[in-house]
Amino acid sequence: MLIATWNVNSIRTRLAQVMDWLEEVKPDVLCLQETKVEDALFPNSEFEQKGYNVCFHGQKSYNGVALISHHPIKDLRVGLVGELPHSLAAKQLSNQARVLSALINEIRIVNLYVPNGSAVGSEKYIYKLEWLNCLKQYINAQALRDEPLCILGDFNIALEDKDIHTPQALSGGIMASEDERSALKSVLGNRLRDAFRIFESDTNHWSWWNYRSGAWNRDKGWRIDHIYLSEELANNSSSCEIHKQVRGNLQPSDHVPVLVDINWPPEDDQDDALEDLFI
DNA sequence: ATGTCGAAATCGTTTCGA
Repeated sequence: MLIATWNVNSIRTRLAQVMDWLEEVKPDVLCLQETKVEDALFPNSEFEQKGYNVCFHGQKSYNGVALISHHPIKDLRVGLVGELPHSLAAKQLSNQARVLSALINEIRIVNLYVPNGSAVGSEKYIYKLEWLNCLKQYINAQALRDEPLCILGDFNIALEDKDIHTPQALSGGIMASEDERSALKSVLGNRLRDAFRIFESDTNHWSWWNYRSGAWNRDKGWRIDHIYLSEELANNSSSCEIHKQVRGNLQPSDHVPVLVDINWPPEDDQDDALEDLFI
């Protein structure tokens, strides 16, 4: 089962590129962030004509998340509300469209657009840390459901120095501060594994290149788009790839897709199902 | 040179967010 995440920086501007990529890669599930469109204007029919199910949660101009899936999308949950105690849900922060979760092929998929945070110490930075604290409680509540868990999206955090092109200059700044890193580690606990790091431990693998300063031409990137898997999914994953070439498109997003391949349901289960047929 | 994008309002240039 192929599951992908892609911050497209406007689904309407990027639609043709997304359709081309879907046609080429044929993922089972694609999670989008920064769709930047209110729900009434989401181009869902383009996807539906190609046989995909589509769910979206957006707002005008900013943020916005969507699920594109060949499998049925079940038990959709919008925002962090629904897993949080009411007081925290109310605090969960001015109705920004950043979270969409669903049960797809028996996997709980949580699609996230984590706040950017602007600058360390700013109002938006405080918001980011509070939001991550809400997310931690959401994930803790989710974990009690005992579903295989895949949490993915634009985290706007480089967990380690090797996830940044120039750590000596950037470590400690926005997306690489100790507070952000410990907040994300606290969300993950010891239950969730970074799918990319199961297969690759080296630096120089990026998922985002700033539009400014010729970052792409100089390959000055960050790895801030992640896929986290609970144990049974991690144990059955066979690859995790960053589709770097997409950043070379005309009018690209500043982010590229990240894709995990999971043997799911596991072979054992399939064998059991097969045996059942012949009993 | 925080050097570029994308969306929206202030509509054709500026602002905000990233």
